[in-house]
Amino acid sequence: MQVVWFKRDLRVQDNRALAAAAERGSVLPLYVVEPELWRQPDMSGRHWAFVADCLADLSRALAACGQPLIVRHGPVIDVLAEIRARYPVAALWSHEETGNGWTYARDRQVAAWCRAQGIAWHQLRNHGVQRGLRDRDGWARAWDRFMAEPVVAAPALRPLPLDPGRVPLAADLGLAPDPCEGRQEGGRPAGLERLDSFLRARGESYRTAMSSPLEGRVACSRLSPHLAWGSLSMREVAQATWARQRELQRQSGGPQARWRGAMRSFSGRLHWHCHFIQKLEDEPRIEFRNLHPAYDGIRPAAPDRDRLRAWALGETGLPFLDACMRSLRATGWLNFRMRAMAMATASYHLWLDWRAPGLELARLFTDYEPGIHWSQVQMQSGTTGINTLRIYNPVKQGHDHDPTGAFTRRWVPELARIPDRHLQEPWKAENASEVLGRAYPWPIIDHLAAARAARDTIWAVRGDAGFRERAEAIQARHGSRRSGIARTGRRKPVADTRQLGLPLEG
DNA sequence: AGTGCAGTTGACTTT
DNA sequence: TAAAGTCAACTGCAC
Repeated sequence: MQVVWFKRDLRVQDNRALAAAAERGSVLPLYVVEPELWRQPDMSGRHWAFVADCLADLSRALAACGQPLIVRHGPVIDVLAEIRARYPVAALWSHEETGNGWTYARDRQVAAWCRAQGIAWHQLRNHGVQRGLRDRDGWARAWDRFMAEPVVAAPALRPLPLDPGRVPLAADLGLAPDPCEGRQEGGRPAGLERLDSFLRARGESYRTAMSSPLEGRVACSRLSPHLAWGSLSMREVAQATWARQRELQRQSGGPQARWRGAMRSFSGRLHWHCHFIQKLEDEPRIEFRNLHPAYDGIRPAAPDRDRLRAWALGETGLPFLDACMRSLRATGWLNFRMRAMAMATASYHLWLDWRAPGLELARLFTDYEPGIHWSQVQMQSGTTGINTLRIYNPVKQGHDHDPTGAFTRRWVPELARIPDRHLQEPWKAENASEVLGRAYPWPIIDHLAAARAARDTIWAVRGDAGFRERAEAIQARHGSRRSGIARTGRRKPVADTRQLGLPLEG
C-alpha cells in the first residue's frame, strides 16, 4: 500500500506525490486532522474553513479518480500505525513542507517512526523551495527549470474498502469563532477561476492598482491562499502566466503594453514567493528569533496588551491603519503594501516585539504561508539587518493610497462627520472633540514622535561594533543574488559585491 | 529685457 | 514595499 499524505498540497492535478505513488500500486489518499496543529497560536478558524473547502473538493476529485479522500483524526503517527495494522504499507508519500516549528518537529517524528518501521518516506519538492540548499547561487535558474517541467495529470486509483471519515467543523477542533464574511473560497474550482480571471481580465491594472487597498482587491491575483494550501500548484500558475505572456508577445501594439508589464511584474513575484519560503526552510529559527541578534532585547519581551489589542482590532485612532486592520479581519486579505505598513506600525510606532503581532497577522491571513510570513515580519520589523529600514507614515500612506478616502470611510464609519481634508488626521479637525474620545479613539500614540524614536534606536543598533560583519554573513546566506545587500555607508558597491561573490547589480 | 526672489520640482543622500 | 533632508535647477512674478 502506498500512503499519500496530503498536507499543503490539496489537489490531484500536478501532484507528483500522488502520481508517483499511483505508479507503484494501490494508493490510500490520506488527510490527517491534527488537533494539536490547530491549537498552535498561528492557526485560526479561517485557515480551517479554507482547508475544509479544499478537502471537500479534493475528496470529490479523488473520488473521480477512483478512491475518495480518507480523513482521519489524531496524531499522524497514531493514524499511520492504525493503517499499518490493516495494510502492509510500502511507502509514505508527501510533499516537503516548510511549515512552522510544530510541523517541523512533527515531521522529524514521522521520519523517525518511518525509519523504525522500515517504511520509506518520499518527500517531493514543493514549489521552488530546495531542501538542503547550500547557497543561493543559481537559485532563480533552478526555479525556472523546475516550473517548466511538465504538469502531471491526476492518476486513476483503485477503490479501497475504507470509511472515508468526516471533515470536522472548526468548533470540533476547539478553534475560536472566527467570522470572516469576506473570506475567499477554497478548492480548485475557485482557484482556477481566480487564475483565469486574473490572466484574462482583472490583471491589466495590476502594476498600478496593487498598492491600493481598494483596487488591489480586484487587480491582484488573489491566488495566495490557493498556493498556500495547494489547491493550485505553483507550476500550473507559472506555466499559465508564461503562456499568457507568449500570447501577449504575439499581439503587437500599444494597448497590450499594460498587460505585458503586468504579467512581467507578476511572474517576478512568483519567484519571490519561493524566495521567501526558502529563508525559513534554510533557517527555521526565524519564526522565533531575530535574524540579526543585535536587535535582541531592544523591545520589551512581553507585549503591551493595550497597544497590541488596539492595533489588532483597528482601534489605534490612526484611521488608515485601523481601516486596513478592520478590512483584514473581515476578509482575510490585505494587499502587500498595507501588510507591510501594518507590521511596521506594530514594530516601530507601537514598539511591540514582532512575535505577538506576527502571530495575530498569521491568524488573520487566510493565505498564511509560514515561510513568507515570518520572513516578511522580520523584514518589516527591521530585524534582518540586511534590509533598508522602511518606517511607514500611516497618515501619508492614507493620503497616497486612499486619496478619495473611500476605503478609510468604508471601514471607519465613525468618522462620517469628519471632513475629507482631515480624514487621515481627524485630531486636526475643528469638530474633533465631537467624534474623538466618543465614537472613535484619539490616537493612542503621536505617530511622528514614535517613528522618530524608533528610527533613532534602530540606527543606533546598526552602528554598534560587529553589526556589519554579521549582516554580511546573513546576506551571503539569505540575500537575493540580484538585489545585493542594502548599502548604508559610502563604501564602494563594486568592491563589496566582489567580496561577497555576487554578480553586479542590474 | 534682465534681475532678484520666493516657491516648486526632482534627483540624490541620509537616517 | 519609506521618509526626510539637501541641493541645484527651474518657474512665475514683481519691478
